[in-house]
Amino acid sequence: MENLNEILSLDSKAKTRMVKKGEILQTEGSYSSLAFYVKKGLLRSYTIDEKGKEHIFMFASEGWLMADIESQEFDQPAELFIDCLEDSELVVFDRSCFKIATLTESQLKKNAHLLARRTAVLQRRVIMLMSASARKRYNRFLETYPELPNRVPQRMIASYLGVTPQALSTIRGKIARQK
Amino acid sequence: MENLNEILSLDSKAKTRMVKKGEILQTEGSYSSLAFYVKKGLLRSYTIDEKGKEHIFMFASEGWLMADIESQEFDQPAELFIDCLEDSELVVFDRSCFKIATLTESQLKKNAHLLARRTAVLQRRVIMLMSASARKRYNRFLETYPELPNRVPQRMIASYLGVTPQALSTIRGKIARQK
DNA sequence: CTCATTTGTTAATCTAGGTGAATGCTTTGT
DNA sequence: ACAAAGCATTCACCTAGATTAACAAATGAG
Repeated sequence: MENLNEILSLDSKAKTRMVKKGEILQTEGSYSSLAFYVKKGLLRSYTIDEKGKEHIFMFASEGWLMADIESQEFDQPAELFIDCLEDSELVVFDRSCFKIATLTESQLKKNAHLLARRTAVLQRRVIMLMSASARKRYNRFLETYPELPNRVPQRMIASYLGVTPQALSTIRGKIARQK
Repeated sequence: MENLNEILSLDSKAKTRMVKKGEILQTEGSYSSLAFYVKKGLLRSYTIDEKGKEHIFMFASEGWLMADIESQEFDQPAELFIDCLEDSELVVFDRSCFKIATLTESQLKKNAHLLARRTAVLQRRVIMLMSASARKRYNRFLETYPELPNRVPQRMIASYLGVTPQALSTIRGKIARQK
């Protein structure tokens, strides 16, 4: 991951903030969109569909940046909820830090890498969702984020994978029995 | 869409090239990764899974940029095939145009906007794939890209949506009958 | 023009994963 | 310490979409 100093240089006024597990940092529909660099702890972003079901869009652990790029780029109300899965230490940026027009060259370069990396992750995720079974997506998840299963409840991993908790439980049962 | 002059300023040596329908511009595993701005015509990018099935990742019509961001950002072999669905007029860039270290400030800003827009599209796509039925995804597709159904065979729309051509045909049948 | 390939449609199965409900286990709050 | 809430697992169903196959219509190459 990019190091903290690089991130901090995006905004000299950025502040460190401690947040408790369960705290909600952004609500769908709000305009007060911020960005959060995770020094310690764990965040998630998610939507809630018309049936009230949560769909986790991404996790952010140490060294990752959590932000609702879409609403920031287009100055729209937030599409995503963001909340806190562990007591965390965050660096909080104002959305204006990511308004491209206002950035310096060096900030733009850092920003470009952050965006390119995120785009790459999403590219893979779309391909997996279209072409792989739940089981394959779960195995890929374990390879890509080996620490997360110890820190995240299974129902949230299921939500990230796009299946129900019951389906994930069944998949895990089958994998365990095959050994 | 961004206009052509802005795009051209990314690379003064960029060349216009005419390509025929069916021509393959990039093959999975190749290192000769380019980027293509579509002046006229239509491109698609896609993967082929282990069963030989195609999964369309995106379309690019007039005014859009087609590129395999992931392999470019990480200097890896291409993950995607790119080919040509109509006789097209393209502006071809070398991948080095998008190597962040080499760009000027104004180029970086254009690049950042291109990436942010792409990220936003992918964010929506992931959420739709996780939370919406094939029928809802199809309706959303029609709203978002109203011209494409006239230019793209149905089986490719099905592939983009992540369903079989038969399933899409059934969905269309039901929608038509309900009127 | 003509034969062959690609495309779209419909219908009969099959299956991965969803839904709902019951059962223990672990957290959490007071 | 105890009650209450949240969590994972299992099972009996159900359904959206995959698969296979047959056929008609459109497209295309020689």
